[in-house]
Amino acid sequence: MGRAPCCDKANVKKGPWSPEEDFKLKSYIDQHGTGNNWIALPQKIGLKRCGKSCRLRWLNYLRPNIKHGGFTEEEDNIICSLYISIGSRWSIIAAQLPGRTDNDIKNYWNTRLKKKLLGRHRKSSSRRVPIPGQEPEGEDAFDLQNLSNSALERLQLHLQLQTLQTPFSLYNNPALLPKLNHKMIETLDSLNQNIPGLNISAPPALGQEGSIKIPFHCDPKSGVVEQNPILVNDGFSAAAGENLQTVGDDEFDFFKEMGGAGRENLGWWCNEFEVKSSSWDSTAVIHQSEEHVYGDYGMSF
DNA sequence: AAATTTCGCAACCGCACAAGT
DNA sequence: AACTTGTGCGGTTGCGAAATT
Repeated sequence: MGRAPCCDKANVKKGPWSPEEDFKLKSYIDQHGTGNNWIALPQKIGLKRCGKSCRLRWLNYLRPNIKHGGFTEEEDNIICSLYISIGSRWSIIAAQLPGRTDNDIKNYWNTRLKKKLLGRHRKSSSRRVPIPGQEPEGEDAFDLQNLSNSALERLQLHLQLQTLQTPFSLYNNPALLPKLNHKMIETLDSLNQNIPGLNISAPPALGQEGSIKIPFHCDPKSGVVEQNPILVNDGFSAAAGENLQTVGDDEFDFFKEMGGAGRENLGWWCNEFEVKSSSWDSTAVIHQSEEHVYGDYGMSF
């Protein structure tokens, strides 16, 4: 037996909010506040809505200073950086973007930014409903099952961004590699060896001059985001050892997640990972930064 | 011009967690 | 300690609009 529903589903209105409902909710909260009880609030106002629905409506649309659409390049960069660093923790990401809601950022990421970043061109709708007895096979099957695999997606993005940003590769110079790249390369080698037909290129340099500089550091556990205090004027001197912080395996949940990746998950990755087709016009903005900073997965160097 | 497909966004659902009892 | 209840979050869905055939 599951928990009781939060409201009487039969007597609750669903779907889009009318201007009258918006007005009722907004004027009540403006006058009385939420009262710290969303469940009771709709009854007080006389709205036939679930309390959760009221909360969502208020947080995403009615509260003051909400921005919709018109994401800037800077916001794109922040979202991308944080997504790669901490994954789909939209509330944390939204907290760094005043006026933006987690729902808005989530939608923006899923519908536009991800495609912009990965340069992925879908052959068909991800929302196509499989006809019984005609389930998709091969590439389509991987695709449908694994679009939401956050860990793989983040690794893909990471590789993609690195590829965009540097003409060199640290793969041939392990002495310069931070721990992240060792693990990444080990994983790639292992995957290439164990999966017939798979041949994923090693990632290019992290921290090299010209490589992407993510200006934020996020503690994977606490979600605290702050500007990285360690400035890197050129990637070589920093990567050579000084200021290199390592993270324990238990802190590094990204590859822990990767450890659970199965054959089918990799299908999405290797089939759609096309370095040559990559395009992200936000890169120029990153290049413009004079403060070359790199922070990723709670690691700074 | 009509039909079909794809896209974008608002909203819902269910789970996890925290606080209260 | 166990249970209940409210809140917050991320994933997913439904549907209208736009684009394509």
